[in-house]
Amino acid sequence: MAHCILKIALDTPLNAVFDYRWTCEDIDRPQVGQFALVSFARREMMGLIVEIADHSDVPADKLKDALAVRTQLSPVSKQWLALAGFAADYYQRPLGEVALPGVPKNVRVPKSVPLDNALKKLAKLPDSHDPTPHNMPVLNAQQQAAADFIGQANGYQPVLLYGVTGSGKTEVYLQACAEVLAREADGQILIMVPEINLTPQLEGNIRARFPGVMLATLHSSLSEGERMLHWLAAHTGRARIVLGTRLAILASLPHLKLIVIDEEHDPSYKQQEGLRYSARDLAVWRAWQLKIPIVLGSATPSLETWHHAQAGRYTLLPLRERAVKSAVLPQVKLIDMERDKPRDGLTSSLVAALKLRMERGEQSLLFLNRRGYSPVICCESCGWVSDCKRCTSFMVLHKGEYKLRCHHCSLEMRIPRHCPTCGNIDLQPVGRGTQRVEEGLQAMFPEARILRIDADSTRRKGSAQEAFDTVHRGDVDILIGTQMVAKGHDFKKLTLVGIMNPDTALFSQDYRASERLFAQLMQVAGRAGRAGQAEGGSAAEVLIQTRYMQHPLYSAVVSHDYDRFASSLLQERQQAALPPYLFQALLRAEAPELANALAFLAQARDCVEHPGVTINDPIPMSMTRVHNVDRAQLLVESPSRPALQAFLREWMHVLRDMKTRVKWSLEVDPLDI
DNA sequence: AGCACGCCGACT
DNA sequence: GTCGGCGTGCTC
Repeated sequence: MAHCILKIALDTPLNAVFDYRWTCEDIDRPQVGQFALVSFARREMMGLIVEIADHSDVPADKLKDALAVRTQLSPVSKQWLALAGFAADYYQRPLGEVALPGVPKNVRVPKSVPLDNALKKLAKLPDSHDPTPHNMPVLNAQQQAAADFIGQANGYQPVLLYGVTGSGKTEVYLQACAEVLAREADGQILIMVPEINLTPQLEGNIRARFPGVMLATLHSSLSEGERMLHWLAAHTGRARIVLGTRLAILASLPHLKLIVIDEEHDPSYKQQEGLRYSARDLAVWRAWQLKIPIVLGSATPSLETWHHAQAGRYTLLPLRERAVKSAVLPQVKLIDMERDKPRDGLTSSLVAALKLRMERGEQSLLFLNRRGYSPVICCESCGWVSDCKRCTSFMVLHKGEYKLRCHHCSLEMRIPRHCPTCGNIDLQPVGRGTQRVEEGLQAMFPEARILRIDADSTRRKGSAQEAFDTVHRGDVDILIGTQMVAKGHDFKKLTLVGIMNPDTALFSQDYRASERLFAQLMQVAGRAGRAGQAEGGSAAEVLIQTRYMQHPLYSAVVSHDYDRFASSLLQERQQAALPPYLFQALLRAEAPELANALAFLAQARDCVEHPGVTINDPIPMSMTRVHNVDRAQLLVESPSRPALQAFLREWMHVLRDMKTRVKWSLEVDPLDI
């Protein structure tokens, strides 16, 4: 018996791979890319073999034997390891922290029984390999040309599929999928969506279109058993189509031939904790690495993607014809809140429009991106406001539960009967959330069936689906909702969308706010009347309440002109030297005392040379305190991505060795600054 | 990150 | 006399 050294990546913050001894015949050595169980710091962990060597530099008395190798699983591919390696390097995280968390928990447990059982179960599933699409609709010329371009693309080919809601992007994806499935004997396709729960119909559409191939879904609300089975289906190549959320970008897909990213501009492709990766960016890298086409679909592309398309790095395929002939674009109108003063948050024009829909038996949607009753309450005699004791924020009034709640740390308290500082019993709600609008509407329209959909009204599992079903059945006259209602669902009987208070985003500190607002307005506008006039309904109308009638963002929304708006935003970004013309990274620090966090950042700023890179001053985050912890940040910028990357590599090296009690983390390409 | 070791305050 | 606070150090 000979022995070899397995170099193993483990899910630990330590930036290293670890050596273990393994004894076996030379012919049945484990393979790079297989999983191995090891004892690490007195506990058992599953690791990934990233290299096999004949000897180790680690002193022999420290070396341990690996406990087991999962030989029943084929290794992940070299390309997959390279993807994990790239992500680890780019986002400055240990390889194990990138490679292992996506692997199902039941693959990572010490016992191999769950894995063996799942493999057996997968083997028993019926084997069908018929990629023939069923019920393929006839596409219009533009759709067909786009689908053919993607389906027949050779090598790395990034495509921006640009078309408004109703232009038939989904059909283009499915047609392109059909072409790839037919051409590539065991080719796999990855389709990514922002949130799978909000697009249940897409999964159904894919299954109905391709009944002869296996589809696996990957998203965070799978049970452990499902996650295991679906992950294995992808890893073994059995699943020909994988439909998933951002975490699916790290799935093992040995025969990947096409990637589709629907709604590519959606912020949920960015992970906002832990390894803060952009699934969209990693997908583009993965397509480049594998030399395969990738489709980025959107009605309102991110400026990054738009910029690439303008520069010719991505092929722009616009869908300008309406796929459903009867579906007309909704008519967007602005309501001047300076002239038509709102009562209970609603202008008389909006109220009249609601009334008209009630009379016609049609549905209306009111969009307000703020849940709760009112965002704050205050005392009119002494000026007391309901701020959170643990955060730099207000406690939100939730009237139904008779509580004040902080939306950042979840602290709750009963609504005070009188002012805590002066005793005044007249505490006033300030501002308006969905609950308050619901209350006002019910008083205004006592007969109306009003339904509120937000994170509070749908906390129970399955209740969101129930609520949406109620709307689809037509048992609701007025729907009021937060951004939860903006995505995915087509409401056939809905002919009015009212946007209550979009102006706050116009003058935000965040330079991405207007880009996001535009996308959100287009998206929520798209909820209305997609079946359109052919069914005897009236044209859908979108009413936006604003105090800034002249704002170019609103003129662009009214004329459905994203092209011009995006181009002018890009010009501003270029002049102001902002992304995508500049690359950024953010060092965050948190500590019980703000001064400590700031001091750490100041030290970090001065500890290395930084040619070609600008390091700004440490500043407290705009919401400084959350849950009794103060947070500050340091922004690092460079017009050159390689220069920034080189700097970060060296910087992190120094920072990791720096002794500090401050908790810190790095984010590359941050979205919120 | 865990997890253990280790040395000082309030309880049965 | 012990339980347990979290400071410090280590993980092939």
